[in-house]
Amino acid sequence: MGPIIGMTPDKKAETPGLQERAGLRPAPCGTGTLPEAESAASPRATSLDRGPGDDEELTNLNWLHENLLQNFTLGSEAQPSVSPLFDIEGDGVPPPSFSSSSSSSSSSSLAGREKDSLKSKPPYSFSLLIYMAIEQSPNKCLPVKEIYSWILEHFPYFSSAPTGWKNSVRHNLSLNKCFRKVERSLGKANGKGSLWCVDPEYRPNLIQALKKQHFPSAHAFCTPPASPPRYCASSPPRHLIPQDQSCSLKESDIDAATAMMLLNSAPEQHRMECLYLEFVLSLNYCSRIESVASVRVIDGERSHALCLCLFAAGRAVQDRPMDLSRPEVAVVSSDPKEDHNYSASFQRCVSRCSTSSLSSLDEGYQPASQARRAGSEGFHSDEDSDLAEERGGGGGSAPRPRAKGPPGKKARREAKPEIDEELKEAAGSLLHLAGIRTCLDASRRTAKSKSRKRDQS
DNA sequence: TGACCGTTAAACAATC
DNA sequence: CGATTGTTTAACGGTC
Repeated sequence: MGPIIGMTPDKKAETPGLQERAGLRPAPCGTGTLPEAESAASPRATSLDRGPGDDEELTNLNWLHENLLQNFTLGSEAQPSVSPLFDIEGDGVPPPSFSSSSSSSSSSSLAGREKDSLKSKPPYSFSLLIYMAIEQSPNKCLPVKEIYSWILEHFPYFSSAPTGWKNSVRHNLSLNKCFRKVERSLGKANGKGSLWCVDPEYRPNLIQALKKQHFPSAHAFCTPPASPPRYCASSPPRHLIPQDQSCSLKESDIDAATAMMLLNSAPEQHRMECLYLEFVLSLNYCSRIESVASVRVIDGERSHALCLCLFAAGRAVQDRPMDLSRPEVAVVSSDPKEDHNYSASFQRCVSRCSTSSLSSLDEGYQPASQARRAGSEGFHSDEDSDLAEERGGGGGSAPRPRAKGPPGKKARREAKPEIDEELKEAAGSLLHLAGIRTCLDASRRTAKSKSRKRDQS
């Protein structure tokens, strides 16, 4: 059996066929490694127990920086060394790296969590794993072999898992309508098999699935809940975290898929906070936000997230309360209660942009019942699916080649200017509703907070 | 209870 | 020829 690119040496016989033919049936896949811990111990509860002095623990995104972001070199050709999952797979206790300025002291715990992650099955379905692998690839297209490699690299669980998972991957690729087979270019003689891409039509569904997998209450951000969710039931908004505590992603681009991964890999108590970012990322998918350059959680108990969005050059949102063209602009979410307003306003924006690609958000953030329906239809192949709008940029006739990978940024930039304006407005409204503070403001408040703390201590 | 989904296993053909 | 890839079918458990 030939070696598999990127595989660790401890890899046993990869091919089920080899074992099977040799009469070596793999041991039944134990289910004891399933990530029940994800829901077992609620880190959120832990965070709620924190005192005010632990704010920085809640707001510090060292976990993100150290655990996750290091795993993804900017761009798409990441060569992560560890799994992005340890927090999800872990014991549910926020890692010590949450401690203020403890970034250097977390290596041992990181190692422990990484060890845990090696044993835990990823909480993603195979389709999502494949999706993430493909989205991480530079060309948004991968051969099966490299999908294996990606999964192995990011989810070491599979390196020691029974070998059937590859079969499952292939099975998924073949069966799942979300994935499309693309013939390798004729010039590329070597390499067996085809390349696999994500069908852009189904991308929102995959995103939805990704979200549903870890954001079971994500719909709360689309439809006003009857009562505030428990994670936002207490504690007033707090302060902005110091600028220097943000994860250092400035001037770096995280593609949306990576960021989605990061969001879904976040510790429990940070997931809901990150939903704001998720909205922004959704915009990124279908509109003009070119990158998310920084992500910070402001308050672990409430839905306070802080992210920094970079619009494409020359696409700064204007006539907005904030200058989004400035990369240092910080976006601070508001009280979770405003989620309702936010959602409603955002939906209004979306509805106004009915002809734009932003309409994909309608699907992405539809009520859970609809979402489930969409999901139960196996990522329906509705020809009128929202992303189909991307093809013509709102009625345009320019044909978009299918099964050749998702439309790139270039294609997105060719959208109609009026749609851009609406998208900008929608994004602006979103960010405004989330509560905008300029970096200057943030720094000022941060400095105040810092000096206050110093005085107290 | 049934539909649906995800997973796993298996078999087989095609391809490298 | 063996390994890999791709397809198909079936069974099972969990969820809704």
